[in-house]
Formats: sequence, structure tokens, C-alpha cells
Amino acid sequence: MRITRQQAEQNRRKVVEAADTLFREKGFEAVTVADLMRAAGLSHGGFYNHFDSKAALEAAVVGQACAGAAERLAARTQGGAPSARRDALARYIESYVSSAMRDAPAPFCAMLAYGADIPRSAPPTRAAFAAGLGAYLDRFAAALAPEDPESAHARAARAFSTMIGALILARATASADPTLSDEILAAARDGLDETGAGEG
Amino acid sequence: MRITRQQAEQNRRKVVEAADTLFREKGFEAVTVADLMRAAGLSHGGFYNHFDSKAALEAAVVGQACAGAAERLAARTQGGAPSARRDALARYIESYVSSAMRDAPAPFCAMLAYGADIPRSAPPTRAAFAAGLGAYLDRFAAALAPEDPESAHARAARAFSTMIGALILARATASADPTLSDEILAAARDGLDETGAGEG
DNA sequence: TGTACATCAGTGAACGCGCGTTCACTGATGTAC
DNA sequence: TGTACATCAGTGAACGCGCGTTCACTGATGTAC
Repeated sequence: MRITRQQAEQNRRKVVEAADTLFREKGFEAVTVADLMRAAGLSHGGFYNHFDSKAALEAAVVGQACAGAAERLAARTQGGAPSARRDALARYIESYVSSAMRDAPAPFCAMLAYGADIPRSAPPTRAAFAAGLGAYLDRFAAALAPEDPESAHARAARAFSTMIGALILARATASADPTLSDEILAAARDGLDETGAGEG
Repeated sequence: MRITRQQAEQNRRKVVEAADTLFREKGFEAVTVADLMRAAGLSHGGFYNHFDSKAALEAAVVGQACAGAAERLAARTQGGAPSARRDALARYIESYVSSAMRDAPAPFCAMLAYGADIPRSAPPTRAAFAAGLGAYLDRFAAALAPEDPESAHARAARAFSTMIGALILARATASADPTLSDEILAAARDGLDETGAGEG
């Protein structure tokens, strides 16, 4: 049952998408090839028609997910006056450092979902992550203060560090100490208001 | 070959210590029971004389490691005048947000090493983490501003979020984009100087 | 445009390996008297 | 304090399962003429 080239390409995309969802939720190692092929609606053995190995899939998933994060941030913060872009960034940050983000089984942010595992993954995966994060911070800085790109880039790196760290700590404590978890989220949000991203 | 009760207790501690080192470096799932027993200098099968399961060991390791982190922070920042404690905290932060910490295969900070995996682990492990983090932030806040514990706790949570996030991003980009990695570290350090922890 | 054949994405069973866990056994320690 | 026996932390081989990967096979698609 050979299939259209476009069909095959779409199947490959379905595999990557299913893997992305499962990897974010359970981590690379806890998801089996059989799991993710089932989630993609395909049979187990067909995986190797698309990827050389599970590690190769990881690189593809991280690459696409991180590039996607940068693109979505760009889409949300582009156009309009500088002040409108700062407001859009402030809304983005608010939706990021939120209980909704904390309580989601799979974070919408690829850097949050994959960041901690990257040092242990293969060089192509690490390269894809670094490229995605670089593009993301460029966009972040551009929305923060287009007139002062140099200092904005450092402020973007700092603000995003706070966002990532707060979500990791808030997620880790959500079930065992919800009060502490809420406090971490609130403290980070307050600090981020002062980075200069909107509202004041 | 029965062994002294103290010998057995010491062997248990060796297992926990070896597991802590390996887990920090490779993650829970990538370390096998055989690996960690070998690292502890014992035979594979004896593991179950000390723990019911690998998951039970994880809880023990995270519990001890996080409690230890809070204690070490306390030891470094206790005693002396408030200004001396703030300086000690500033030195601690500097050693934390550093290239040495980034480049170490296993972070000395348990919250950094384990934080991202905690949401996926068992309830006792999550509880141990939350308790350790709570104690840690209390100590952090006490060193920051003993005279104003309420706002200091929020500032401690925010500062520690920045520290954790910066290290995760710096570690993830260290090999593929060292310039970006250094920038993240530097940006976080600059921001932390302004939290009020010493130096100014 | 039709025909003949090579290609290749699919299927699902099988392979081999390594994992967490169990087991029978050992013999010095700990305990009861 | 000595003696007799139960306990239990060790050992290392074995178990069963599930993993990533391979394989023989299928048949519609894509291509050459």
C-alpha cells in the first residue's frame, strides 16, 4: 500500500506533532516509539521510514518546537507602535507566568518543556534549541525596546530566565504546596512588570 | 555474610549518595539500579534490602538533597550583622550564576538538578522537594532582609526563579552557542545585583 | 496517453538486549537464655 | 560470660517484560519508454 508523497510527508508531520505533545508531557525517555506512532495513527514499525532513530526524532521535534515558539512570539508582538508591542509582550508574559500555564500537563512553551533535558541530548538537538532560543530572545528584545536593542537583549534574557525559573518551581510545588507555588508565580509576575514590558 | 547494623546503615547512605550524584548528572531514568549499586560498591541485587523500589530511592534522594541545599545555604549565610549576611548571600548568588556552575556535569544545587523532573515524579518525591524549597527560600529571605520578612520572601522567590532559569538556559546553550550562554549568565547576574543582595 | 516495472511508505511480527525485580543461598551479627 | 539459634544484609544468577530496531512482505504510486 504505497502512499502519495504528500500523504507520506503529512504522516511524518503527524509523527513529529504527536511526539512533541507526548515528549512535553512525559519527557523523552518515558515515551516509547510504539506510543508515539499509535498517537500518530500509524503502526509501530513504520517509524523508521521517517527517522533513523528515536534520537533523530528528538532533534526534529525540538527544532520545530523551538522555531515555532519564536514565530508565535513574533506573531503576537509584531506591528504597531512600540508601546503597542510592549503591551502585547506584557500580555504574553502574563499568560506565561500564570496558573493556567503551571497547571497544563504540557507547557505551550518549548523552551520550558525541553530546556532542562537539552544538556543531556545529542548535539543536533542542542543546536536546534540554541537557534530557537536565540531567535526567541531577539523577538522578545525587539518587542521590549526596539530603540535600544543592546540593553533590551540583556533585559530579555533576564526576564525570560525569571519566567522559565518561576514556572519550573511553580510546577514542581503545585501539588504539594499550592500556596508556595502561587507565591512564586506572583513574585515573578511582580518583578516582570518592572522590566519595562508595558503596564508599569 | 551478615553485617553490622551501622555498616548496613552506612551502605544505605552510600547508595543514596551515589544515586544523587548519578541522578543529577544523567537524570532518573537514565541511571539503572545496577549502575548506582556499582557506584556504591555493592552488588546489584542488594538494592532491595534498602529500598522497596527505584521510585522509593528517588524520593529519598530528592528529600535528602533538597534538605541539604537549604542547610548549606543556611550555613553560608548565618550569623553576623545583617549586612554581612547580605554580602554572604551575594557571594552565594555569584557562585551560583557562574560559568563554573554551568559547566559542572552535576549541579551542586538540588533544586536546579531535579526541579524540572519533579512534576512527573511520585507524590512523596514532590512533597520532599516542596519542603526543601520552602526551607531554602526561608533562608534566602532571612539573609536578604531579616527586618522585612514578608517582602523579602517574595524577592527571594523571584531572585531564585531568575537563578534557576538562567542556569537552565545557560546550560542548554553552552555547547551550541557559548556567546548566548554567557550573555544569559551575565544578564541574570546584573539583575540579581539589584535585588538588594549586597554589593549594589 | 498506455503499459511495465521499480520504488517505497506502509504493516505487524520478530529479535535481542537491558531493565527492574525476585530468588535461593551464605554466614556473621544480634539475641535469648 | 557462653552457647544455640534466628535474623538479615549481603551475593549473583535468573526471570519476565518492554524497549528500540529490524525484517519480510504488500500493493498503490511514481517513472521510463
